Amino acid sequence: MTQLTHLRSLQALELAIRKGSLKAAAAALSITPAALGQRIKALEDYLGYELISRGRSGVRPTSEVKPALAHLTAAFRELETVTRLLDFQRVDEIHITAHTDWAQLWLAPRLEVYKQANPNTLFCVNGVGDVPARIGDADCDVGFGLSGKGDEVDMLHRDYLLPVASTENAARLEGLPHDTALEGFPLLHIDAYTAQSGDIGWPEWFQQFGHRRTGLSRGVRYQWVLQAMEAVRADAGFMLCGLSLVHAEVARGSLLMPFGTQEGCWAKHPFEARFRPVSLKRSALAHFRDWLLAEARATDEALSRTVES
Amino acid sequence: MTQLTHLRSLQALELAIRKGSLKAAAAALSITPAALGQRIKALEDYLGYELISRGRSGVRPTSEVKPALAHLTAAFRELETVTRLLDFQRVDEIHITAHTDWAQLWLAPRLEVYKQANPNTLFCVNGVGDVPARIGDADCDVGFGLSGKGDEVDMLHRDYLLPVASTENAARLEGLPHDTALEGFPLLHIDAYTAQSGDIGWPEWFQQFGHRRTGLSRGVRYQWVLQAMEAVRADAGFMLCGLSLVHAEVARGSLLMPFGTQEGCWAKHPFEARFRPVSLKRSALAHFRDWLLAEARATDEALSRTVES
DNA sequence: ATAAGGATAAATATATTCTTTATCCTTGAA
DNA sequence: TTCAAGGATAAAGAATATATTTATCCTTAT
Repeated sequence: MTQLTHLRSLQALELAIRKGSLKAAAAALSITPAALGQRIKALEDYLGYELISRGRSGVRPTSEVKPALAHLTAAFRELETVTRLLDFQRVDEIHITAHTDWAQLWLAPRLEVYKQANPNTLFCVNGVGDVPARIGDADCDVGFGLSGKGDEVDMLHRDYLLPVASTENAARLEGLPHDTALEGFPLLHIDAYTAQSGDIGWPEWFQQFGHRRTGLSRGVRYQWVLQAMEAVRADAGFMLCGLSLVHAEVARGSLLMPFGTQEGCWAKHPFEARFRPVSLKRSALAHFRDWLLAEARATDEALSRTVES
Repeated sequence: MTQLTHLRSLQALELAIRKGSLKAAAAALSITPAALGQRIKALEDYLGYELISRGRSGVRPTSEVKPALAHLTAAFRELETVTRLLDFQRVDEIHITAHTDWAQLWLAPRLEVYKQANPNTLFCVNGVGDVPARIGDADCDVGFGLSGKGDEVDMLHRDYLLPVASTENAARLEGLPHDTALEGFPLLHIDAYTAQSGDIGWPEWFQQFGHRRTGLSRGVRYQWVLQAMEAVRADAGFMLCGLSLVHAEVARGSLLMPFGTQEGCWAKHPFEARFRPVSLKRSALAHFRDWLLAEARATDEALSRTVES
């Protein structure tokens, strides 16, 4: 009835011998060399003899372990097969389906930071990313009005809709009469955005803030904010969109809010996230969710501050 | 670069499936069923799906684990081979060489209690016990005057030498003149005892306490106290020996101290234990040493109380 | 000489892992 | 149906184990 203990020590031992150095073995386990050394040492203390001889450049097995080495590596090869079959990798993957504009303009830049801090986590957002899409439901859906569909929904942030323009075009408004200022400038329309969110488009904006011009619904139509934004940058015209999506550009000064924050309005619905409960059991997911909610809260506060000022 | 984590969970899983119940698997690992359940649950939460279906009488693998099962059992079979080759069993063995009388009369009864509390620990005392003797040094030596031989020596307890007799023989001394009381009674000599400890024998005792009789060095000679003690019990005569070795008998009243504790003297040397430093790294050894020293201290105190009263 | 790479020690902080206790559920017997 | 037995689980606190950090030592290249 010999007890099979010190499994992690055996794993450390096998890796250290295979890699030839504690440092390399530690890296493979994403821990520090000191920790790995302690693991091996724990087993050595337990057994009362040395398992590896620490040398000039790395480590080598002592004569006592050599007879066991083949079995040791075989065991861990088998276990690696097990992890493949049990789909351990899946654990570090996060699959997201999200509102395209939000994903491209709000999530993407923040996700880069997150991935830097969590290099083991692999993402697949709307089918593209570090790993190929998987069949079945995503771990997380982001969009508008998900509440109806079921259970737990997390509120992210509410957007603020207002016109934005390039510095060039904004400057051209100088000195023009306020209510007809936009006469003659092209309006860029984003179909999907308002259709999905139920929010205002140019016609509603003109009506709400007492502006006038002809051909309110004329102008180029874009499917996604990102495309419209590039057009705006190229001085193609004025765009009406959520501030959170262009916040970075505005803060950087590469896009302007020609009518200030006065002439805009809060979005009808906030962005919402729905996480699959079963996915949330995975710590990587729970961790991501905590981060996402915190980022959204920060955005909410940043927007409020901007709009109030 | 899939991480091989949750090794203990995998071990628990394999055992649970092989044994068919959490309880049995837990017993095999000497932990509670609750703990084993937690191990498996941790992996289930990590992966996000169930690994075993808990049923009426025990557990069975879910369809997800079945493909991995063969590899899982193979892995742990290999690891068990490794433990055999690395001699994990040795860890729970304690090899002792000790002064025979002390081992038989002081250690043996106490060891029974220790083994009850630590059933995993196997002993080999002076070559006999739960496991066969091993080549090489013992983990622990007990005897007199080990200090000279080297490094760390633990003092156990100092003995108190005095005459003991059966109730029968003690009673026969009633009314006899004190200094010649033993005239005519057989004296039992224990050769090895005094030779090893350098302590007093009958001749020295007679001289020291002013007793007289003829044929001081005559009488039966025994190699070990245990043998002499049986003779004493059979009313064969008077024995001079360490109180710690017969303390239980005296306390129980089956042996008496016919001259009280006045006419005796402390042993020249205390019993000492020397543990191999390398062995002490093994927790079972360290635990045993703590216990041994505590027991010896208790004996020391018990002897002092008895002698003082 | 003097870095550079690697291993280790000590101390602290953090996590995991276990036990305990009580409850729930299923099964088989009265 | 009711009850008791066997097994699994939940919750909480206690006990361990495990990791990071920082500084130091040692060997080998430059």
